[in-house]
Amino acid sequence: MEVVLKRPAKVGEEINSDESGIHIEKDSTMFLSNKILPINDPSARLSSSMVKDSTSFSQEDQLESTKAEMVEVREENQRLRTTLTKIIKDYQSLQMHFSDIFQQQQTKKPVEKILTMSDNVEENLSLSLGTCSSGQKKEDTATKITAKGSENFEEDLTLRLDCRVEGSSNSTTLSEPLKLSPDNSSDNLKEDDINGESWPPNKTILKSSPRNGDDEASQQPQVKKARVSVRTRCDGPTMNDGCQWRKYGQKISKGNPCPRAYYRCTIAPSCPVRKQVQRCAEDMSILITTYEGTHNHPLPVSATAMASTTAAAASMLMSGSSASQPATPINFLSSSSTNPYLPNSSISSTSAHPTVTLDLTAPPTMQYYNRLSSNYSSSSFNFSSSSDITRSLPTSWSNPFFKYGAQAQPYNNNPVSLSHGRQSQDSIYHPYLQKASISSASTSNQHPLITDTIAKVITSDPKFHSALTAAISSYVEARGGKNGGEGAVDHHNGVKMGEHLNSVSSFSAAPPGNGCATSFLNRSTGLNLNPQQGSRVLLQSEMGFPGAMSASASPEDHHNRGNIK
DNA sequence: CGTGTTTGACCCGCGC
DNA sequence: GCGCGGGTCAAACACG
Repeated sequence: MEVVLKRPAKVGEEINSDESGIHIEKDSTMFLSNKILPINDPSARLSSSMVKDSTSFSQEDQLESTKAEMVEVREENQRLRTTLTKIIKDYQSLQMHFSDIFQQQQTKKPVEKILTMSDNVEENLSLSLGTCSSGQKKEDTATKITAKGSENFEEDLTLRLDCRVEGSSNSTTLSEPLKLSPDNSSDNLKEDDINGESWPPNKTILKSSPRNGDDEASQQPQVKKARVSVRTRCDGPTMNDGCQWRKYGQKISKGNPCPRAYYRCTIAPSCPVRKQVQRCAEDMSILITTYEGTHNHPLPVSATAMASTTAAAASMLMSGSSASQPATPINFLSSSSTNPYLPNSSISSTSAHPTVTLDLTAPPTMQYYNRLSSNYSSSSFNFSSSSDITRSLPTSWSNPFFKYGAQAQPYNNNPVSLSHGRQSQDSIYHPYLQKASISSASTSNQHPLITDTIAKVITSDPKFHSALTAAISSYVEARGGKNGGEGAVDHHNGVKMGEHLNSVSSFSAAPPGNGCATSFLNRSTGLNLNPQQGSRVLLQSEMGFPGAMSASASPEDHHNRGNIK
């Protein structure tokens, strides 16, 4: 039996506190329970009909209990804020660190060298970034801890993948622009020329160049298209990278029984980006997705990670940060070298195009994590990879080890993650959600030890639950609690928290059978997260992600309907 | 009926 | 010049 007590607020007394994130109107009444906190909506006014049945406890006891709970909530909220502040600081320091690295790297590489290398590049870089477990399609997972100051987060937490070519007539940003305005279109074209990522591919370039002798392209060395190939373990026909693709062709390529599918980006009619999808002949579970070109339009939130990744990899390739030699390790980030570090990396020279291969099928070594840990030991917010590339990866592509909280507890796959499949680019949360993702939607079947260990850590730490609860509570409250019944969280038993977690862990954009992220969250937290529940709708409307939870509109999800040629 | 996929034909570069 | 293979086009088709 639930015992509730009505306690009219005293005049001039305000139970709520900003810290706790729970607001109670002074003239309202609130029911409290010593068992279950029924404050679904802090501002809700409950019927007083039940009060007459509630006489078991004295008002004083309830008042004390209430105060204690408020203090608890306040403390938890304070802890979260402290953690958030630390996260932001760490992020900024990392950002500065990466910026320095890029500057050092570019300073050491004269433009002439870059152009020469671009002229002759026949490189196929193989980078191993982490793991995408079988049967798991990537989904963007990100975290938003509090809505307060989110606009600042957008600015502060936008990872910069910019890599500028010094000395060039146009200081050219090599990274793929995440936010493009029409004003940038001309610049983007130049950028494409420089990067060799323009589309139509060299066929068109070669054709048009003679006609336009004064073209910038004709004055530049023949630059081969930079391609970024991503190898992932994926059972689906393609991996969901957040972009919208239209299949325009399919071919049987030599030496591979599996047909190669050709897609073009359909977000913008004029978008030159193409991708090829093909299964690995040696291992059918491996899906090889090759991206080519640069988007000339704003990207959906869920697509920016891939765009950033491919652009960063392509820019790295085109800037000649790698040597043209086979099986050469590539350092994407290293504190001890000018090159960043990525494990299990190699270079081969087999592709007709300069191709960066991001191999997400091989797990990074523990030494790699240890190395990162040592590199950023001062940080309590560690990503699995310190490189922009891997950090910008959709979290399901990598295996971030996230150290969360003052205790630096490795809260991998922190469920305080707001996953989003397709999201509007105008979402104010997008950069933060995108870049500050602390959740790994993917767990690797190849890392049972790692993930299980992390899961144990997570589930065994009650502070994690309370922190998560407070975060959600804070967020929901910050959003105004407009939706009655969704605005409160039970800090004690997690009744409501489960619902919110269902929301925040909804991977509705993922095609059926791709609930890898959710499954891991379930596993990690011991909470039952059902991505199919409708609570995600709340997130869609509340988070300002129109379309974020729409069913997978990716044509690739059902592009295998027909016969294979 | 609009949108996306399929698939044969076509184009082009490259090697011989 | 010819054949091969990669890449693209576009009409036909399928689906919602």
